[in-house]
Amino acid sequence: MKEKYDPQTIEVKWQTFWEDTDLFKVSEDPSKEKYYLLEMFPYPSGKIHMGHVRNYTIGDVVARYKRMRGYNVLHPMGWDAFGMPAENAAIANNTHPARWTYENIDAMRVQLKRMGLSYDWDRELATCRPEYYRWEQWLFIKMYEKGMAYRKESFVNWCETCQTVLANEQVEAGMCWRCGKPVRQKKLWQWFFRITDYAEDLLEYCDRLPGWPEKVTTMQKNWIGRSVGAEIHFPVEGRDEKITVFTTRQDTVFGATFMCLAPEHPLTTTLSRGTDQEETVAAFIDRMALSDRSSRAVEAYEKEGVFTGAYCTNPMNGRRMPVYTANFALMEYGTGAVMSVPAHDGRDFEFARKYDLEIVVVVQPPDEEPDPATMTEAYAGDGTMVNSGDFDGLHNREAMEAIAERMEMENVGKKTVNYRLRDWGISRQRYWGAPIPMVHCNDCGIVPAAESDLPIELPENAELLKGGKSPLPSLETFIKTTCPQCGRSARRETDTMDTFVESSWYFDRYCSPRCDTTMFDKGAVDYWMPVDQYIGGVEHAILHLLYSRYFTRVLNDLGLIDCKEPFTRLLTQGMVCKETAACPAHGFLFPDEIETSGEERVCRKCGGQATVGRVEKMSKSKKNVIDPNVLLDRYGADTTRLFCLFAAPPERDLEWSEQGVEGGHRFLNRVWRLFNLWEDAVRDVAPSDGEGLTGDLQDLYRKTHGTIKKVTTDIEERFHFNTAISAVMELVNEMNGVDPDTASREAAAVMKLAMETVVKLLSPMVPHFAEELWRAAGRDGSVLLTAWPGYDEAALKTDEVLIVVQVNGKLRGRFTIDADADEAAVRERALSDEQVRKFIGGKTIKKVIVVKSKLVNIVV
RNA sequence: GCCUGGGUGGCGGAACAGGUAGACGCAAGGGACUUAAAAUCCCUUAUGGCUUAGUCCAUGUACGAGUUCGAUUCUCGUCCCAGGCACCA
Repeated sequence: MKEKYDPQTIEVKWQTFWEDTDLFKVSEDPSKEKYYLLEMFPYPSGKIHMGHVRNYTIGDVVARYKRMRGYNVLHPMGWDAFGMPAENAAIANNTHPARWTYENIDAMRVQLKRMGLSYDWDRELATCRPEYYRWEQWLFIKMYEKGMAYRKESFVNWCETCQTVLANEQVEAGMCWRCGKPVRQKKLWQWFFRITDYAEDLLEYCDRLPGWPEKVTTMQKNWIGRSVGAEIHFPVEGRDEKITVFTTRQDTVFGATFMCLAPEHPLTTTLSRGTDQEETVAAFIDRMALSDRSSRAVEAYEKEGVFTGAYCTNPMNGRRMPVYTANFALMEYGTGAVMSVPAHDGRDFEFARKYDLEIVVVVQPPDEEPDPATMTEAYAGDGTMVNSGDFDGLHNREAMEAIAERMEMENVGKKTVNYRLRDWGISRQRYWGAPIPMVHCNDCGIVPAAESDLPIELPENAELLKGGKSPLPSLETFIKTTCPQCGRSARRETDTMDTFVESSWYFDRYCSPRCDTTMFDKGAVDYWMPVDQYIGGVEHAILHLLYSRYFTRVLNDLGLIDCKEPFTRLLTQGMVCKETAACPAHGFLFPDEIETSGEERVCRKCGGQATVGRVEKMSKSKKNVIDPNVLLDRYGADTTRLFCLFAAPPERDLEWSEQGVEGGHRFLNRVWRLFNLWEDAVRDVAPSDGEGLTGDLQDLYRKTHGTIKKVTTDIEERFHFNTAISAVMELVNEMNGVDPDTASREAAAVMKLAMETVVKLLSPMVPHFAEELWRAAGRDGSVLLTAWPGYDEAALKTDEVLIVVQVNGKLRGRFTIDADADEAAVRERALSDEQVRKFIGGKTIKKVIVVKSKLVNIVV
């Protein structure tokens, strides 16, 4: 082997070797147990960032490890290639989204290959290719036929800047998740997927995903937001109409004194028409539509509303209730109408006080009698029913049932379950997405495109418009078509699909990515699915993961796949963070814009003092980024990988440290030198089997087996690569204590075993390095094709064990003793310890606790 | 406000199932090698104390209680940090 560790040469060498020998190519093999390992595929932005590096390194370690354990490992990679950034970049740079995207993919593929990741590149896919989205369109039609996809006119989040609708999930605190501008409400015809049909099932299975972090399933549960209550119908006075509300507190129905409708509620306008409130209400509705969600979501937002001029009747006690429209009533939740019970709901109370509305107490707290005239806040707790007719005297929890039953009997309401989850709006008024395969015909209405016409290709000749508005509606060659039903001329749908649709089934497609006769080959998908281990960032805890679970159910219902949950185990890795730095004149600074001298940081641009800010997620805007390319050039892929694994356990945030990288690099160099030193001595020696070893060599032999055990369980059970690596470091430190110049043949045999062990244990983490050292240890072929080492439990046993002695729980002494010494002997020895006797003094011994092979605690 | 995590040396982090707190690495200090530097190797490094500088003593895992022979680990309360949801009827 070369004297000096030179990552650049060996990394290229082994990457070429792997590629030339098709080492990572896999196919279905019923004789082997499969393992499907998947990392979330990237958006092809043009460059990989440290988040990708970390994500894919973690995945690669698991993939390589499982392969050495004998599994048939599927480990694919592809591109989440549709989406707005491509359009924005295309407009800015006067290019085409397709060109921009494919160029980025090519650049990023090179980068990923430099990382030495064990992908089966033959399965690579890009979601923007017609061969891919063709099947998505096919599925859309199937869903449409089954009523799982439908069109409705609804209020949507509209971003003026991006000229498009946004899913609720893409609105963050009232702002567009992409551009950060306020989102307003607009009424449009939209395509939806009926995910709410699966709300209960998705929720229920949250508790049947033991391989998922609880944090994620909890977030999904909250997002689905199941609540149990009742639907109650309130007849409108003087009209043949009913206002239906959803409430979780039907026990308080006798205390409902007024009604609140969402401004968008259809009855808000209808009821006010012809009353003297008509204009006031219309003005209020207008104002609410204009006010963006951000101000409506602000904390302590002032509750306001106006009287609609209409009244409704409380079906339980006949009370005449004024109907208001109020800003806090949300059209998207429940029925868009709230029965207001000011005595027992904080919001209703606030509203009632403001507009001087009646307050009636119907649930009495255990030890006070609230007076509606003087009470200062609503009472939301439990108590005894009052002012509630026949139900007076009951506990309110009992009344909940009883009232629901009575309402059902009298046909004025019923028990029901409501979900916060709403149907998934997938329409996007954007160009760079998969076209929705529907046709608008003047005679037949809206009909699906003929299957033989698929894919409905996104026209590549479209001219992008400034501002991001879709060119499709004005592109005659695209919209002009014939109706698949009547054959007359018709128009194509111009909405494209949300990119989350593509990412909801790409993992299925990887099983048979080139299949051109069906969405996926049944045999392949049944062999590989579900994904055994999925790895990605927490930022997708709700959206992507919930949609993927939903899609899997749809595909299951359509008989296309057998599994119901797509991801058996999920690992959400933490973010990659770094300290920020800024200078008063230039704001945030990139790491290479800072000169470091001792504790001082100086801005290179102006020479001014730079201040170091808090550690935050790496982001371009904060400029606290490290370009993976620089690391690959300077240290190579193995060091980069090693640091990502060593600095923190995967689920935790990783703080970037230049010195930490150096440390990793130093470790690899140390191992390299060690192998160099021993290369000749171990060449013709067989690895030791431990027979007849004593002293230091026996210790090293034992340490070797102990390290195998430690690394295996750390990877297998917890993916704690940081502790796995530190265990190998300990072994290497111990190996460094053996002097090759005076070493016996026996010592060489023990060293040979240790060396081979180190190489194997490190091979999933630093694969190029390991391949090279495998040769240095006198072996042929690829270390990746060897079996993961086993350990001998018997070899871990020691003749003597260390016993610590405590007096009253405090450490006072220690001694080593024969491992199989009996309890009496251990106790004897502990009590005779000089230091221990000092602390016992003249006191009487109350109790002695002996923990085998560990400790003695003497209580006085 | 509600729901999840999480608070351990100068720093990243260890401690598997209640049993030696601080593995491993970084940084720092000291030394060796060198004409010198880099690289490398060795030693020290939680805090405080000392009539016995030790196989010493006290304190110490955010804070306060509790369970236990023994708590970083279990229970309750408080504070702080991060993430998610947020007028959800």
